[in-house]
Amino acid sequence: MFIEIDTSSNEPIFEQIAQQLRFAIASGAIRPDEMIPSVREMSRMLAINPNTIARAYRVLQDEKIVFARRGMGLVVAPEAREYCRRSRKELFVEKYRKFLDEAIQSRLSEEEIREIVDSTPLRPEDQ
Amino acid sequence: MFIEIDTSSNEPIFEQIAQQLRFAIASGAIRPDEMIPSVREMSRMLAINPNTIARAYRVLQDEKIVFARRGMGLVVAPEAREYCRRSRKELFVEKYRKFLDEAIQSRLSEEEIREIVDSTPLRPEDQ
Amino acid sequence: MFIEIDTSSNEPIFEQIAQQLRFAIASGAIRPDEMIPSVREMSRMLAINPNTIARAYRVLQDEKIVFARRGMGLVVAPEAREYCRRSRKELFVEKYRKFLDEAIQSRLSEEEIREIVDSTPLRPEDQ
Amino acid sequence: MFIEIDTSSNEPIFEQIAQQLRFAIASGAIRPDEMIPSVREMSRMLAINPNTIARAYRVLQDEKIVFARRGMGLVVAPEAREYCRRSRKELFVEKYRKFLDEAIQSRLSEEEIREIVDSTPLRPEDQ
DNA sequence: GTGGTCTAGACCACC
DNA sequence: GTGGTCTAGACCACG
Repeated sequence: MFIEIDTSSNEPIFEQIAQQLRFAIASGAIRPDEMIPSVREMSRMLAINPNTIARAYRVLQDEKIVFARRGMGLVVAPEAREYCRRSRKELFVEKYRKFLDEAIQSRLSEEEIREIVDSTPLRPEDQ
Repeated sequence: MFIEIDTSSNEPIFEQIAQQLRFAIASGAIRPDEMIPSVREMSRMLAINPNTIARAYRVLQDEKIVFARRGMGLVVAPEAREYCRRSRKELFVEKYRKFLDEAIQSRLSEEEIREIVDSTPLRPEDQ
Repeated sequence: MFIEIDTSSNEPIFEQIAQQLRFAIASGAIRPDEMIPSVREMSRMLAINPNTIARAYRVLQDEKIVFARRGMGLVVAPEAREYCRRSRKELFVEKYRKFLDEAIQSRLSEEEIREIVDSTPLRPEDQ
Repeated sequence: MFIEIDTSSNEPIFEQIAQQLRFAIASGAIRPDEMIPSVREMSRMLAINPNTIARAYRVLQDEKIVFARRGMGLVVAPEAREYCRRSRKELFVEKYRKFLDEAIQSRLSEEEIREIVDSTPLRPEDQ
């Protein structure tokens, strides 16, 4: 599976799992109507307690990204891809907005902020 | 005082206080050799538990941004302004780097990321 | 067949099937001495696991609504229609009683409850 | 406390707790800006595992009925009362609608349904 | 003291 | 096999 957990991150494990599944759906790696790995399977794959997996899945169910088919497992909702794409976009717009707001609130000048943004390459290894 | 606390933010209160003091020093609003308000005073002003203020001050002391002058209270260190300016810059470089890394890890394309950055104005109200 | 299953409802599938058969008998759509579809047939028609169909049928057998006739399959019992009519009535009396009890327990006033009941038309599209 | 748990109900305990708190807020028994009992306190009062209480509280936080003040506890949101009143009303409108739909779908005649509704007193002990 | 996360293990109904 | 709930107990950061 394409999910990687950083157990020492501040980000809760259940949230990392939910987020990566959202991204996987947004990018088409998991498609609508497909099932996601069962709680127990995912638990084995990631070596994470099943309760934690279940909690991640509950979050996705609450967002209606995924729904339960009784006794069968969890299925990606038909509209989930569009929803995940949109919310991913919004998430990063919001993150960038927050970054700017904090920079302004820290009394960095506009020039200094522009310089930071302009001099940082998209990919870290680039110069 | 120019400090504003959001008691229901995820950012710890002591960290909000320390950060805003660092920024105030970086921008020159508080200058080297000036005193910062006493724990009690700050506690009253912000309506925040004195322990929390004390913890914020401890953090700043550990960073040698402020130091105790006997019988006087806490004073901003001579080199603090430069230090705060530099670390503020580094902080935001790092924040921006993290933003980009997360966007890439979410499988957003480079074009999409560029679009977000380019279409967001520095100041929220501008378009 | 006139049975419709919602595989992602909270109502167990076997219970949905049993209930709809009871109602079909109560209303005369299936009459005493008639056979109900075999497990396999029903399983194919509804695209539901045969075990689940079998369980629904077991429930109906336990209630003596239907009984096995050797080599023939399951047959609706002679007294089943009356029984289903009566229990259907009781079921809905009980459901309505439960609705009222919950509304009272939620501290809705009697006026508010009356208003809900009075302003809701029997058929959804009516106003 | 005015909360009562039926541990043998099908309704999950955490949902019973969340629901009764919503109702308590809707009816004004708990007011905006007040704190709700701490997880540990509620756990002691109801003799329910703290995790279960925490889950109930998490549900309410997700609905923004209640929010955390760091290190302090959970506070009822300012708009919560109106929100709870409205959603309580909607909940019971919907429950009644569902009752009617099921009754119709069971092929009860309109007369039979009306009779059930008309002959059932609001309070059980009344005749 | 507060809430939050995580693990471990039990038990349930359903398919 | 599936998900869901609950208990118990540990650990953490925050105030």
